[in-house]
Amino acid sequence: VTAPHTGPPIEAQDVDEAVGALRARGLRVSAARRLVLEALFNAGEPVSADRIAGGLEGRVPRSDLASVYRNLETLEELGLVRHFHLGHGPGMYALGAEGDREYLVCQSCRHVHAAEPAELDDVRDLVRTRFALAPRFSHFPMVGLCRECRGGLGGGDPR
Amino acid sequence: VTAPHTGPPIEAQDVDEAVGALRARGLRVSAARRLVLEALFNAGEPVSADRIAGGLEGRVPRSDLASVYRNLETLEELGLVRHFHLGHGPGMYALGAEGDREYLVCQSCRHVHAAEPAELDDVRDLVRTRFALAPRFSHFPMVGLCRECRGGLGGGDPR
DNA sequence: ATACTTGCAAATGATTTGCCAGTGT
DNA sequence: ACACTGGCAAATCATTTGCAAGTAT
Repeated sequence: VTAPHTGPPIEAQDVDEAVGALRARGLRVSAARRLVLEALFNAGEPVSADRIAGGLEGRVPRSDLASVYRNLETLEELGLVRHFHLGHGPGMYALGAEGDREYLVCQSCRHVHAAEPAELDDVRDLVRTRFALAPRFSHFPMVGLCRECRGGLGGGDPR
Repeated sequence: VTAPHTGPPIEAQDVDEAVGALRARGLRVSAARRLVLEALFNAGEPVSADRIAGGLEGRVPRSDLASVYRNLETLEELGLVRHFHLGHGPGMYALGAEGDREYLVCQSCRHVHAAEPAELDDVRDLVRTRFALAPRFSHFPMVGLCRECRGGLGGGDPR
């Protein structure tokens, strides 16, 4: 376990750049490590550790699930990766630093909206003044019903 | 698995009243079932299935964990019990119907604030108009930092 | 050379399920 | 009586950990 990331966010544009950040931190660049990065760049959207280990349905070579988890943790400490929790189900991993984005999820259709933190500032203000709590939706997203799913009465997983 | 609860919420004041609701639904009143209710009334706050099965540190007799889960599910379908998820960690169960309360949790000190849904209506309105999502904090609470924990820089689990 | 990593197996924690014996009604 | 329940073991899912063997620097 490496020291947690502090300082300016790392905005890697490609695998090589991310690999550079690894080197700069004195971390080794192994095949397994590079694969996790390749998968995340390749996915372009949040994915589970399991899907990364599975090779994204053939788009990248498959790797060991335990190593994927270990490497995701390492990359997260480095500030290259963030993850959040989509209700029940596995954690979702994406490129970027913790707090880069906040998420809003529909409990019925599972659609995920990624928002800039600034977009939520007045929601945060409202909640903070009323409940003395400054909410963050980056690790545990806001859950609700989107317009479409609200439409009919039929909708969705009530959990 | 019984039919899901519809209609007016059941507001049981004690175990006997809750037991009555079971009978009214044609469900059997077993010792294990009564124990779960006894534990929930006794706890007075949200508790995990594990703690119920453990007998709340001796306050009620202990029972089988699998049965506790099954009975909590039954009682939830009946509308007597609700549960929500506190970040990582086990689900928390309490008396009342789903949606009765919404929760706000501090990610650092884990303090839980239970709010009346109406208190959150304008937060909901704000989010709904901006993001086309009507949020619900009854099953997946709002997570953030409370005033005390926000104070220092030291604070808490960044997950 | 050697400390950092991997891969595989086994452990963990929360929750669920199969199954058969037990029991409410 | 008989369908509904309980208890216990075993299964599942997501994630973590132990450890010997492999490898990046």
